[in-house]
Amino acid sequence: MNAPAPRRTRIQQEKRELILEAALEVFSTHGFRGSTIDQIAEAAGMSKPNLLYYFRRKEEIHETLIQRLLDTWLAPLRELDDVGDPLTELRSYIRRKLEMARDYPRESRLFANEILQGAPRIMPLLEGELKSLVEEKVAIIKGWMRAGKIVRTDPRHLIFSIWATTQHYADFDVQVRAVLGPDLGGDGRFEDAARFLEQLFLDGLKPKASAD
Amino acid sequence: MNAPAPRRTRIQQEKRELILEAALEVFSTHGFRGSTIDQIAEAAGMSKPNLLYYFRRKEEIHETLIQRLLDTWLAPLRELDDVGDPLTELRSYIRRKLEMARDYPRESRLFANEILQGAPRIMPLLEGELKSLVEEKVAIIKGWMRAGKIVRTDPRHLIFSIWATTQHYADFDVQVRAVLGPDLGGDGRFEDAARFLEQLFLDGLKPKASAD
DNA sequence: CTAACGTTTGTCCATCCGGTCAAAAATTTG
DNA sequence: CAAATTTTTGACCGGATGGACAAACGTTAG
Repeated sequence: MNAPAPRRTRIQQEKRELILEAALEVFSTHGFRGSTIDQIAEAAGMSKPNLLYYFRRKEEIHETLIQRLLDTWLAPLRELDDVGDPLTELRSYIRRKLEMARDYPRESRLFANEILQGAPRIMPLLEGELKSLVEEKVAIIKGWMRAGKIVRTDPRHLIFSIWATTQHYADFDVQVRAVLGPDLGGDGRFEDAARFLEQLFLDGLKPKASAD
Repeated sequence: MNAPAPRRTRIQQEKRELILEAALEVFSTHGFRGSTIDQIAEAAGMSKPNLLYYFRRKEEIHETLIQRLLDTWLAPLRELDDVGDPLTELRSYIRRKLEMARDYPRESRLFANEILQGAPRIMPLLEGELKSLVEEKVAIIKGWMRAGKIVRTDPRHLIFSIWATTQHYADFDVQVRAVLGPDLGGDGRFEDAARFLEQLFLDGLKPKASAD
């Protein structure tokens, strides 16, 4: 499917990496159109023509970035399987997704930017790879429901809600920090979020009629 | 705080409205920098200089749009009060937010774009008006928890999770529809989402030890 | 009708931006 | 070292874009 990776010198490897790192920073905060090659070049500490020596077009950088992103992005969902206890399994999925939001917020925002604008570059992937991956996991979740291990509900919207709540802490980070303020908005906010989400997804808000 | 609204002729009112409508469409899908005045002008059915007669700068359109947005955007949260039953109150808040995602997806995306890019234009508002509104509602929610009406949990993250899950259906609509496919991705998806979210927030995923 | 005022448009400009190119500088190879 | 190859840069180009402006057009009031 893909053309064979062209041979590259050591310098090319390193510089391309440097550029991608810089581009991730820039693209994730300004979007594709909002970012300029000059910005990226400056962030990577090189001149524009020099950057264009390593990537011939602005789009080429973006595409490379998106392609890489998707592999790591879907890894947590791929790992979801039905070997362990369903609730434990879901809990770790939520935790892994939240860790990704904490550790790779730029990737999350890059992805969010892409989707927000109608996913012009990755639509086929959403309808193909992503959809079938989701269907695969939906089957697992349905199994858990049939076995009475988790409540019967809509498995697809369950997945959406996990995506939404976890990615929120990357994509809307500014808002989260603004609302939490300096006291609560520090590094501890991800642990608070993890505790909350675990409780929400496991028990919901309704108080137990009989104490646990 | 604001300058008095300048007097405007009937034509000015109408044309400005037309421009804002067109600009909402364009800005919400391409972001601020990704949108051109020409695009907006064409969508509004007028020439660029004509548009600039009504709004002197591109930013002026965007600011006006954002200002309006915020009023309607926060309305559902403002309405949250402790007159009724807490769970009912939360349920209608979720429902109202989901309806907004369904009926005003462009506003949601405009807001998301702004936050994603670091909220350069509305930071003060987030730290001021939004934060204090949230604090006010946090107090109410804490009251409910003390009264044992809802489970004890983090009220701020509870609010975040409602924002995240509902806005997801506007901001990530393309992805949602791609994953659901043509069968499930039709107009019914919002009702499915409403049902799911209600169940999630009320009962969570853990199956009841004793049947209801 | 006409003066005054509001609206619309064609034209133009300066800047930005993606991308090219040839030549210089650095590095590798023999 | 010297030739070959790779990397870097300054200068440049063409098109897009935000915005200015004056002239034309339309409308309304006297």
